[in-house]
Amino acid sequence: MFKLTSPSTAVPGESSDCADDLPLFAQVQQQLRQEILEGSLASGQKLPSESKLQARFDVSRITVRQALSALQAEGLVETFNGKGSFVTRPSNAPRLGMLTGFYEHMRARGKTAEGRIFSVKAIKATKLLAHDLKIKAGTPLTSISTVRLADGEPVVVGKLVMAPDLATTMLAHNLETADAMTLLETELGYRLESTHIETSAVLAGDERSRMLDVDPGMPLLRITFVPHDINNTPLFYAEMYFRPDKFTYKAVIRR
Amino acid sequence: MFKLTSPSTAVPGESSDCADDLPLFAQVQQQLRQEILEGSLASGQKLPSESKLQARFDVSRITVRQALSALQAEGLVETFNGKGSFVTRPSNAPRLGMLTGFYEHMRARGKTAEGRIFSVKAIKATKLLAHDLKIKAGTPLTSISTVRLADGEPVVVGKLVMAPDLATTMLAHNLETADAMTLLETELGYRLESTHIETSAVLAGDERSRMLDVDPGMPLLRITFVPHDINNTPLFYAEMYFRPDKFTYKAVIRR
DNA sequence: CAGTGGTCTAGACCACTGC
DNA sequence: CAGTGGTCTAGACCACTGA
Repeated sequence: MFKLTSPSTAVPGESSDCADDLPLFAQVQQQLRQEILEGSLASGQKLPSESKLQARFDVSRITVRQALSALQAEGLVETFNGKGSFVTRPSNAPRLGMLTGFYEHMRARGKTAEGRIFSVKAIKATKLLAHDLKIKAGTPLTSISTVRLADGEPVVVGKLVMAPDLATTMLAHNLETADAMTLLETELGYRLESTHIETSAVLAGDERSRMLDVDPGMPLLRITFVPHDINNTPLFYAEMYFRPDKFTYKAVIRR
Repeated sequence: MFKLTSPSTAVPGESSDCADDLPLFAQVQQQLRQEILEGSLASGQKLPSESKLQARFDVSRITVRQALSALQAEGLVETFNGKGSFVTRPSNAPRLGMLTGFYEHMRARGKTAEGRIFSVKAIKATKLLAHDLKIKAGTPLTSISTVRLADGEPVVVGKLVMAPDLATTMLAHNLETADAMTLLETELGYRLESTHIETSAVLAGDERSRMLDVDPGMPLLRITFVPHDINNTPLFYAEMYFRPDKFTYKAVIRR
């Protein structure tokens, strides 16, 4: 993986091992990204210095920097002058789009926030769920129904639908005191790339009005979330109904 | 604006004219950005080639490329191999966050879409408006009330509030057949950097139920938009009420 | 102080575009 | 073919960090 100054003796990216046709910096980037996502480079850990990387990949420093800068654009690393480059902690990664989750939202307003799980069911993917989660209809899934309370009052009801093994993992953590998305990022090490959101408005109706302790004729804000990881794989489907008098959803959308 | 190879004879960014303490590439970037936003470089126009820019600013090619790449990250230019760099047409700039507006949404579904303006009023900024638009309370504003129809049925009612001169400009264009945000980008040449969104749910009530031809007890999706330009200046405040049976709002949010 | 990233230069070859 | 951007190199000085 080197290149001579004399005219065309070696083409870029031919050498001992990895001989892709990718540009050099992209190969470096790919290798580092893989190590980060696999976990060989853990969250918060310092990357080797640019000169180390230069030696390791046998490329110029500019090429190393190009790779690092691409990784920075991806949100996988952040660099500090005089200190080094570090693997971003997913939870610290800039939330470009959305407000933080329900719990942070409420706590930021000085309210107590708690969640309760009142049912966990095994279901099979409907056509709609199959489409949103990019799986086959009929695939076994787990559906978790929750209520969330602020200052003791119910504010949100909804359900989370996901693969059974992910459900097991999440239930083993503190799903009652943390957002599903926050949990994914902080505890489980997932890296969210994007979230698909759909909003609408519905009447509370009988069942939800009981759970939220409101009049059946009250309008509720309905939002579905489908977070996708860095490989664009949908992680779960969430369908939430908010009391609009207690919660409004805010977001900043770029460009 | 040059630098010698011999040890420390000139510091970066000292020379005839613009002697900021900014890095060189940032100065080039700033200068080009200003020309784009001012309009001396029009939308879609080809930028000078890298070698021309190199000569013009008397910097190395890498520095020029660094500036261009920063502008690309800002969404102001796009470059094509073998062709050159071009000022992006705002309407072609990638919509990272949001779905396209109401009209495109409806037309993509094969429905006719039209808008009607039924009142234009001069008002003064309330405290809330003043906060959202970053102006002083009491500042004169113009409020435009609209209805939008899909296949002849009313689907959205709402109002747009903005500075009187912007309102005059927008009313001179085809506000009845295009979204305010699309209009800003395509016709007026504004560059949107981000949009603040807030969603909630409300009952239609008497006035809105008449305008939308629905039952007063129907829930409506309420969304407010405040688009900000590249200098983070709020451009207008929009408050829209959607019939949820005719329209759901979708967005993809990054990271 | 040594180590690290931030910026900059001159010069080179390549791939793509369009004449 | 000439022009343009895409990639790469070696070498240099600077500012910041932390022992």
